[in-house]
Amino acid sequence: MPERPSLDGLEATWAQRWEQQGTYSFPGTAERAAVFSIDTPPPTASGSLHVGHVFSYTHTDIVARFQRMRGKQVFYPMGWDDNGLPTERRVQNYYGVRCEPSLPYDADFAEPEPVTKKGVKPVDVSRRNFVELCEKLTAEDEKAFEAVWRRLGLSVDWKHQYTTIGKRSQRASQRAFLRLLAKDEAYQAEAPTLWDVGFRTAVAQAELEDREHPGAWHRISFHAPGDAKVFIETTRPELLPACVALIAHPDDERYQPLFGTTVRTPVFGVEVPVLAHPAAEMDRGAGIAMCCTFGDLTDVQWWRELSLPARTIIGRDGRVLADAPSGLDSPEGLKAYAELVGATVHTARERVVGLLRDSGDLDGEPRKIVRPVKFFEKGDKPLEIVSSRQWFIRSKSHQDELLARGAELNWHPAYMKARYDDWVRGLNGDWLVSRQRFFGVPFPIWYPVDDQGEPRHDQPILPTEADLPIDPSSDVPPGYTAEQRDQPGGFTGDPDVMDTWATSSLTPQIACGWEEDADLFARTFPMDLRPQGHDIIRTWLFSTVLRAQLEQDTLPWRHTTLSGWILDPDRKKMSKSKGNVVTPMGLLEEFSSDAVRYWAASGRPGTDTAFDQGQMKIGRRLATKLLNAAKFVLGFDEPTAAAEVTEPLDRAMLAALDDVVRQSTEALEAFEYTTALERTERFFWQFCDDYLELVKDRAYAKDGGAATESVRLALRTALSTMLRLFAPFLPYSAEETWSWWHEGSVHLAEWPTPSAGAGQGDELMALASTVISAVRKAKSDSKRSMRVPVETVVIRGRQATVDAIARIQADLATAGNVASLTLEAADVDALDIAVTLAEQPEQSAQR
RNA sequence: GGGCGCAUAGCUCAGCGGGAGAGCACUCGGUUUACACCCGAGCGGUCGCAGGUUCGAAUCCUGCUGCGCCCA
Repeated sequence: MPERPSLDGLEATWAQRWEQQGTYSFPGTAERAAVFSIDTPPPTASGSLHVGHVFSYTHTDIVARFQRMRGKQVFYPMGWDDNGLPTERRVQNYYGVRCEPSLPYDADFAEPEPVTKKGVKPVDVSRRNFVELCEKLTAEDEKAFEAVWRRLGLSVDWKHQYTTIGKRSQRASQRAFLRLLAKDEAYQAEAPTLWDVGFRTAVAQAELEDREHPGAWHRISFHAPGDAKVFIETTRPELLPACVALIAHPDDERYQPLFGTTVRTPVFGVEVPVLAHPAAEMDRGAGIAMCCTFGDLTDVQWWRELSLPARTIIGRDGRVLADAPSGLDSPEGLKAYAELVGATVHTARERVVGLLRDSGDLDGEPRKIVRPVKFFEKGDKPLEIVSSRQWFIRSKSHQDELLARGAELNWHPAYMKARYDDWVRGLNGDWLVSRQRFFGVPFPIWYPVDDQGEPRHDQPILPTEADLPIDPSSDVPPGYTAEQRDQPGGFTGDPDVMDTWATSSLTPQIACGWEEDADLFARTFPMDLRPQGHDIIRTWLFSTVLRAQLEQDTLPWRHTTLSGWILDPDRKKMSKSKGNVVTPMGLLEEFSSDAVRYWAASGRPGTDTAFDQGQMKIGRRLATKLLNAAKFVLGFDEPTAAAEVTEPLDRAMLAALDDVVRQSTEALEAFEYTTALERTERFFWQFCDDYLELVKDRAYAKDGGAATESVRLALRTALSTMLRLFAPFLPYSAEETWSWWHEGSVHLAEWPTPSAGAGQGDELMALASTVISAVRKAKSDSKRSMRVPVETVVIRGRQATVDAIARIQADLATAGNVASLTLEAADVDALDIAVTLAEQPEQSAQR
């Protein structure tokens, strides 16, 4: 036991010892029911750790430590999400490179120096070189993350790690995909797809967001037979050459005569039908819309439901295609189209408006508006809709099952379930899982190439599960040779990779060793807990439920906890761009891990929490206080084996602590760690301020006999209990103090249980506090030391109250330095305490 | 436009049908042998607004306002 206990240095000492002693290693011997398994969110390796991570991961660790002490074998793995776009972007920016899939692999490629200045032209590298850079950089990032987690004191079993791009994840993703394919739960289709022209990839419904975007209504005339004009209004005049129909609501009186007729598009001179469809909004624009290939999802709906032709003009690069679409074949039309070829959407719009103006078909000037437009959440240009071949996983047809699973899951807090339900009910199609990117899990598929050199997508060649993972761009399918790649009569690999979520939706399966470690899987799956942010309910939580439903026909976990966000002091969501320079490691060093964890523990599930260094200071104070209180308690001689807790105040204190144990346990079982900490903390502080002061003299007594034995035993009993109650929250200071008088780790000690038959302790403890407070107030009011002698204390109260106080009279008198403490029974409502201090104010002079 | 959450002392928050509370901050005081990273005391609030239910509402219901988020 150190002379002056300190928090400094505890992290280094204990983190190392926990690792050496395997304190948190998962034994893997218990049956499923005696295991608590956690589906830890794999942090995005390419991002930086911020205080929000520290916050939410601490919450999970508190639960993990509690469950471990309750006797569960805790399966607490850690994953790293290094798969996908964020890593690609980081690698591009960090090294100043760009992936060019057409380049051959360069085996001698040297790792580029990190880019320090902006505006340097990126260097093209082959796909394989690019992937190698991704792997290298993420490995470094992951090491830095792990160092922070270890210092924070996460009780992760570091033997169980995975990465979402690693071999195990690739195998699981590909195996699960092949099985879905076999069950027809996965399919490919050539279909209109939301497309980000910046990233040049398809995006899924879950990755969309609406942004207010400026645009303008353009009123344009179409030409009906004779000289009649039909006016439509559109925000996307550049799609005029892609127009395939005009559409109005079937009930719209204004357009009844036109239904079934055709009109001619201005400038481009294409005959298009006027049709009726209920999705047309009568009160929007002119009430009649031009349907194009494709301006928005309504256009897609019309195209599909009305069997319209497709006139594609926008390519995957977001520019107007070189070839005019079928149906646009008049000389004037082709001439106009030629002026648009190669133009971006933005430029094409200006040119079409110019053409319309010249032809007199633009009615009035465009009217500027701002309206919601769909964006890829990571993109900066409005999404286009292009037709392409993509892979989908069926989800729309499983809506009812998914809602039932949502109802089966325990949500913390419960109201977060509404977001899941909203999302599942609002699904508008199947899950698009293919991405036209590079750093991801490839689809394990090849296609035969026919004699014309065209891939036969309808005859995919599949690997066997035993061969997984495979990369169809380098591996050769059975029965072919490498020379036949991309040759007529040969084969070609599917060029796409899976969306990141298609892999991370399998984290329970990956972590639990699905199809790779049957023993582990049986002991850990389905898991107990999925902690995650509420912002990714529609992505991660939803997709994980879907995958477990389709593969295992079960929920992937029993509970989910949704953590809130960290708000900066201005109540805004905290972000790097706000220039906040606090790094998690810096905080841990400044305040200590326990202190930062204390702050984190103040954030309840689902509740946004302010970043508050004040709370960290309080946490630091609490942890320091714990060290000092323990040193004090352990400074007294050990009670003899025969010692019993006999004194009323000691018994009351332990009884009150029993209540705290009860409440804390109940709260932690319900994932309400904040309540648990608050109860324990409140008790601990009262224990220090009142109980310790009341019993000090009795504990110090040289030949105090049974009364001294009683308090010494009570002190140690209480300390033992409190250390264990604090252990999940303040693992370092709890472990340090535990080590002063115990073998083994407090984190493997048994969670306290209330002692049987204990009476009500709160009442007597409260009475003791009331009396001692009155004495202190008298001293404070007369600005005297707490040490000053008190001549008399006269307490008047109801008989039962007075009787209770009588039982602790001696402790009260000693602690207050009271010469005469008398009790009077009286018929009064409130306790009346009269305190008379000794005369001589300058008592201290005698020392 | 639909939905969810929040609104309590200067700040951060607890309380969620019968006393308006904690910590921080602030003020005053204290060399008490665990702790000055300490101890004691005090100041401080029409519990967002308006109705309703109830013997009784910060707490339940309705509406409104403001903030945040989710979905269209």
